[in-house]
Amino acid sequence: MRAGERAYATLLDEIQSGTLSPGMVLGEVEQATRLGVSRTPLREALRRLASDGLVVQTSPRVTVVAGIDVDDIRALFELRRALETEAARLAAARAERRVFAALAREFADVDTVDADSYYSLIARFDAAIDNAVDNAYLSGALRSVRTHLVRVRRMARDNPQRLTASAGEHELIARAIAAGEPDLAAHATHVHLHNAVSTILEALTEEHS
Amino acid sequence: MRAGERAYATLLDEIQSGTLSPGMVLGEVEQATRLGVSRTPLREALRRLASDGLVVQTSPRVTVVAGIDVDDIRALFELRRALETEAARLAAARAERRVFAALAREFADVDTVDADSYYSLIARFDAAIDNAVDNAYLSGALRSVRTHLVRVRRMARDNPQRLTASAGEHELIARAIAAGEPDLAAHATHVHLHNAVSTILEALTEEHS
DNA sequence: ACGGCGCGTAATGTATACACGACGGAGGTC
DNA sequence: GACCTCCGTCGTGTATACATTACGCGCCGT
Repeated sequence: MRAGERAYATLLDEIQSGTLSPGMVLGEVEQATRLGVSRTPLREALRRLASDGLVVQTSPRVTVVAGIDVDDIRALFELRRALETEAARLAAARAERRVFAALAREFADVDTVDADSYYSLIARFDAAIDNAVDNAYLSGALRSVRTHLVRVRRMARDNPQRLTASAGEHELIARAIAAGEPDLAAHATHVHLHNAVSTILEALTEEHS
Repeated sequence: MRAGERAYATLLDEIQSGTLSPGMVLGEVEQATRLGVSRTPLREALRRLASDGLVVQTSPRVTVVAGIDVDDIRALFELRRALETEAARLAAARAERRVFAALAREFADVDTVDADSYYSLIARFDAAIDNAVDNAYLSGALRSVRTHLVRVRRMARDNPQRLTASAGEHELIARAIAAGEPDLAAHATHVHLHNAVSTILEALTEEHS
C-alpha cells in the first residue's frame, strides 16, 4: 500500500476512534515522523482529511482535528435525511427484492445487544442500498456522511434499547424496499433518522448537564 | 496564490469548459510543465480532481479526464433532486423573506436570453439558498453537484425558450421560499429539476441521431 | 508460431533540500 | 515601564533528486 494511503487510513481511524481528539494540532513534521512516512505523502493525507472535513486549518500554519458540536450533528442529519430518504425511495424501485427480504429477516432476528455486530449488519445494509441505487454520485455523498457519522456514534454511545428500536425500524425499511414501495421506504427512513438524531441529541444534552 | 491551487483552478476550468476533453490523458510531467508548476503541487491538483470525480485513474499509471454519459446525467440529477428539494424546504423555513422576494422579482424580470447573465443570476440564487440553509454539509454536497453540472450544461446548450421557462420555475421557487412554504418550495424544485433534466436528455438524444 | 518470462524504460511514489513567510522573544527607545 | 521593532526560529510550500513499480518489447522455449 502506498505511504500516503496508509497515512490517510491511520489518521482517519485515529480521528474516528477519538485517539486524536478535536482541537489536537497535526503538524506535518510531527505526524510524518510518528507515522513513519515523509512529509510528501503525509501532506496528501492531511489534504484529503481536510477535504473530508475531518480536520480544519485554523490558521495558515496550523491544522487541527475538527470538532463536532450539536449544530453539526443537526446539520449532518439534515443532509443524511435528504440522501437516505431518496436512496431508500430509489432502492425500492430498483432493488432485487430477495436481498432486502433477507436483510429484513436479519434485522428481525437481532436480539443480542452487541453494538459491533449490529453496526456491521448496518454496514451491509448500507452496501446493499448503494448497490441497489446504482448511483455513484449519491453513493459518494453517502460515503462522506457515513465518515462523519462514525464520530457522532462514538460521541453518543447508543443504549441497548435504542439499538433494538433501530433494528425494528430498519426491518420496516428493508421490508418496504423488498415490497417495492418507494413512499413507505422513504417515510420509514425519515422516521428512523428522526428517532436516531433525537436519541443522540438527548444523550448529549444529558451528558452536558 | 499557491501553485497547487492555481493548477487545480486551471485544470478545473479547462475540464469544465471542455478545453480538456473526456478521455484525454493527464501526465504529471506533461501538465506540470505546461502549467509552469512542479510535480508536487500538480499531483495535489490531480488528486483533488480525482476526488471530485472529474478525472479518473484508468490504470495505476494513467489519469484521464472523466467522461459524462446519459446515465451519469440521470444519476447526477437524482442526487441533485435529493439535495435541492431538501435545501429549498429548509430555506423556506429559515430564509430572510426579503432576499428571496427580491430574487423572485429578478427572475420575473428576466427577458434577455443571455445565458451567461442568467447563469450568474442562478449562481446568486444558489448562494442565497446556501446562506439560508446554513448547513456546511449540505452546501458541500451541493458544491460537488454544481461542479459536475457545469459540464452537463455545456454538453446540452440550453435553448432560449428553456431558459425562459426555467426563470419562471425559479420565480415560483423563490416566491415559495419568501412565503415560508416548505412543501411548495420543495415540490416546485422537484418540478423544475424534472423539466431541466428532461430537456437536457432530449437535447442529447436528438444530437446523437 | 504462440505464449511466457525477463529486462529495459518511463512514469509515478517518496524523500529531502531549499525558500519564504509568520510568529515569538528580546532589546531598544520613548 | 510599556510598546514597537527587528531578528531568529519554526513550519509549511515548492522543487528536485532518488526509489520503485508497472508496462512493453524482445527473446527463448515449447
